[in-house]
Amino acid sequence: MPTTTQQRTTILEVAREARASKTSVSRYFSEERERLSPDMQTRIAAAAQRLGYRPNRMASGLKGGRSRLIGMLVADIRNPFSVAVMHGVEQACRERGLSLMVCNTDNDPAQEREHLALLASYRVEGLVINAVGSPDRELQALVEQGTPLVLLERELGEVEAEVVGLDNVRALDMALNHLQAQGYGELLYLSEPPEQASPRQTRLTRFHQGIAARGLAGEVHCRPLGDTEALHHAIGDFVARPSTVPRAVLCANGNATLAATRALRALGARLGEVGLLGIDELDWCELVGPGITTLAQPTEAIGRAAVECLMRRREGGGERIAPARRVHFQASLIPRGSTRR
Amino acid sequence: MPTTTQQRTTILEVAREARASKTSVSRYFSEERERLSPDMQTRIAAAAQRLGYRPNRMASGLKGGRSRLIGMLVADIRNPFSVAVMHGVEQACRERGLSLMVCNTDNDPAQEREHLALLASYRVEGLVINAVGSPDRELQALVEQGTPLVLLERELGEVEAEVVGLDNVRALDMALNHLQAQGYGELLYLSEPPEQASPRQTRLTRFHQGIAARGLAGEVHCRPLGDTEALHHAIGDFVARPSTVPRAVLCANGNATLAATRALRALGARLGEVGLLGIDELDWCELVGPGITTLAQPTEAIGRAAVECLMRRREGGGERIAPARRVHFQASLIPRGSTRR
DNA sequence: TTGTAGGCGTTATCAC
DNA sequence: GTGATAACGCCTACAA
Repeated sequence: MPTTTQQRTTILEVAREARASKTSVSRYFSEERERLSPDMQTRIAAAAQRLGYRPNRMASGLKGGRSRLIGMLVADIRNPFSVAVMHGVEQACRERGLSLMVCNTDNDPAQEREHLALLASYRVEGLVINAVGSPDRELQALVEQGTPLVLLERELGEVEAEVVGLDNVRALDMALNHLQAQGYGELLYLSEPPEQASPRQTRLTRFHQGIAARGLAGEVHCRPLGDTEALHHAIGDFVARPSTVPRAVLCANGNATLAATRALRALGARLGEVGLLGIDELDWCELVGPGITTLAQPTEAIGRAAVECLMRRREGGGERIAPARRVHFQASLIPRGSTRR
Repeated sequence: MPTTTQQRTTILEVAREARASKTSVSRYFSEERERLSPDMQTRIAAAAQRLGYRPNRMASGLKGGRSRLIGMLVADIRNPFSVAVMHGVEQACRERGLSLMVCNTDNDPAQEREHLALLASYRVEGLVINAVGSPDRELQALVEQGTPLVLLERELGEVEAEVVGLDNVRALDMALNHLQAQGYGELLYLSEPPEQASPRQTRLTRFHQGIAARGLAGEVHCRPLGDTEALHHAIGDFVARPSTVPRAVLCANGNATLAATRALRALGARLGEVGLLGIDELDWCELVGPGITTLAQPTEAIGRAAVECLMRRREGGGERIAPARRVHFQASLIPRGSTRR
């Protein structure tokens, strides 16, 4: 049995079939379709249909033509928040006829650099980046090459790029206001190590400012969540310590909420009695105990906004470099039993 | 200020800088590096380094050279199970120097067809498919074009492709054995509509066979999970009906488990008293009530296996078409309080 | 071991 | 409106 390696049809074959030139066929599949005579259009449409023609994106990406490709760098694909944002990015891309190429860095700066180079080698037309480290050099190279960039949440050094994300300052204020209103007076703030990651920094700083301004007592645990021993220890101490003031744990993101919930469960703490509030809404928050109070981020909107920034950049691009901007979204509080005493 | 649209360096510039030919540079970046003299290698390495050269994947994907691109079609990116498998696929790709392009179809057959054509237009070297509908025609076209295909879980009509997934028959047997051993005698099987989706079919069929063989009473609710009213009604009826035999709900996948947990909570049912067992392990299953018993799938392994199949196909490809095969993985039971009375 | 020449499928330029 | 023709950056016979 012979190999049926049926070659993919090319623009040339369509041209022949439609008694037209390559140019016309190319035009038909580009923005310039209108410039063709109705008759020509029908012929090409029919021929393409018959032959099942599809432009080869690799080829069009080569010659000045656009690759129609957007790249996205995700720090942790298993984080539901990242996926939700990605979903928004994806939809916005689809609506614009763009394809999305997603790379997961698994929180590894080395992989991040590698992926960045990779995406560049595919000549993506824009890049949405949820960074782990600080690949300033690589990003700067991309910017100079003319690739529009959008950073999710964390802003990076000198890089000329838009930043889209949550209004972390107000988010933290909302959280603290709610906890205070519910009568919690001693707080434990739980976060992964902030290092350079700017949103974690912002949230942490605001936590400190916020408790000071409100006269609340507070402490902080900023260790890798993987170190469950340290975590259980910290939470255990916090909960067991004698005090007359109700206590609550404030989690900086979804992962922290998961870790805290596990720890509290292991300790046999009753949610609400020990308060619990997490940033990021998750499927299961309503199902655990009396429900976990969360601060939901408008994930889809964030994703869409990222693509919008990209496109705006591309339009205006070339001539003058627009100033880097910031787009901030507001969180919304979902009160549940974990902050009801 | 002039636009700094610094052109990306090409193979030609590297060649000049290294006093070599394009061919040699090309060889350096391909499998044939060893054929170059040590001196030549050093010169090229240095030049490439200096100029920050990276081969343009678009260009190399054009001429017979490989695109180094693997495509993946995901039915629902927000399903943690899909993401976990994707993570395995991703790792396997990385280890082989392949890039992964992921497309989410949002459970829409139309988008599925669209994305398939898209991936084809990028000349992917292999495709991992988690199908929603039955895009037989599109897939057949890809196969004939020589693209290796791997289907996740569901097998599709006549298409010549490997299938990787869970051993659903044994998984259901494990579930039923466990439920019976724990003393549950009446079961409600909860699934999304099976239609053509073969794993759902398989699981449903085995459920019917299994309860018959074991002398258990059973019924089935196969409606879209979005219809919460119907769902609550069904579960409410099931739970409230007078009977002397303990009852349990068996969920066909993670989404069903989520929906069932919500419904049971709304009904005020106590987990364990009403049994609950779900296929697919999720972050939160250990946290709800006494914990939800699950059947975990080896997701990473499934993803990796998919890529392995792809590669095997590509190696042996061309000459003779290997027979389509099936790779089955075993689930593992994680017993928790939801099936303890 | 190294280089030359042609072609991959498309788009851009410039004629007609 | 339409169509030759030259790039685009790389790979691959074929030569040397």
